Amino acid sequence: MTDLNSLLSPFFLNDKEIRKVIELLFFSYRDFTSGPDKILAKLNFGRAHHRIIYFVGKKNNITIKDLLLVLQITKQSLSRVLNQLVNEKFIIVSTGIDKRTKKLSLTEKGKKLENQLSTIQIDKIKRVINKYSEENINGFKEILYDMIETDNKKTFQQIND
Amino acid sequence: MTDLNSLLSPFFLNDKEIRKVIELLFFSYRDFTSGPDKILAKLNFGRAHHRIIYFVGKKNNITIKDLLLVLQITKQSLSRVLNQLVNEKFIIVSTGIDKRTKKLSLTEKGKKLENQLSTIQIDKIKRVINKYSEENINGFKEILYDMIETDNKKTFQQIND
DNA sequence: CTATTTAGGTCAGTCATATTGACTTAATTA
DNA sequence: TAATTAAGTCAATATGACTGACCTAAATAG
Repeated sequence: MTDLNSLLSPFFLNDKEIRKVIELLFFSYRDFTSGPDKILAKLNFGRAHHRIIYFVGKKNNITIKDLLLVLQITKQSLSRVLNQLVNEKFIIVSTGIDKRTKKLSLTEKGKKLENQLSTIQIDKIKRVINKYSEENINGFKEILYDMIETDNKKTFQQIND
Repeated sequence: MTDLNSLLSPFFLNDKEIRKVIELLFFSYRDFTSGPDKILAKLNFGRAHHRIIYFVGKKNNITIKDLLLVLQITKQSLSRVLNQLVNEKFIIVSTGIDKRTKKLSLTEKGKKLENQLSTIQIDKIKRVINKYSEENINGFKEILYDMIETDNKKTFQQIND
């Protein structure tokens, strides 16, 4: 199988090389989230809090329903974490025109934390990406985008409309 | 800040564009792990089991200590999951030359599962990567590598020596 | 205008993954 | 012989997720 594969595939498409990509994704993603994790831990928050803060920051006045679509967790899971963020005044809730809906947005305190967390990740990406050509950077983004499932590609487009 | 940033940075290094990279990493990594997750769930296993199986498969006869260095979890965390895999005969344990150490390796049953899980991820990467140039693929791998922290870069090199 | 659907919330129980801290045993090395 | 190392274990705790059942209020469809 490996022999056949190496006869048929160019070097960079060998199973052995593809496995390196699996590992690169694992190691890089872990290190990508470790920075914010440390700050969150001091506030007794976790990665779930970060994700909520990130996407509420991204889409001001997002509804619970839409937030759940992005996060792909159950409302019971969201509930506990979101309530903590509301109680501690990082997020403020208001009622939508459709009175069944709620709109979430960051308070000043929330924006400050969002900025603190995002800055770590933004700076890291900038530092790395700086060394590469526009061609390489675009390739990087396109490959990541292609790895997203169809339905979630739509979600990605929606939050970036 | 945003205005200043867009004056100083080329388009692809704008904060707004960098934020897309954050989201691409989040969405792509989630979808990358969801395939194996479904198979693991049927066996009452989780992602932690997958990681152990993957790295034991990668480094035959790896010791507990080295496995902990790769996974970066506590031995108490490893213990529960690894014992399940040993009890259900996916992994076999033997004693090292240094009799304090243990060597872990996959059984035939373990190899079969490893292959099943990895194939999903390998095929996904191949399917995506096929459309890109060798230049783009190498750029993709290099950017991911650069996102790994120094110490973990060493770990990555070690498991690929 | 009633019936249905939708948005959101809540209670209860469970599971997986991880942590810290304290302690033990056996083997190796200084 | 003393110190270090590899591995294991007990206990308590936190976080993030799940399923299932049920409720309320508002909007919409027939």
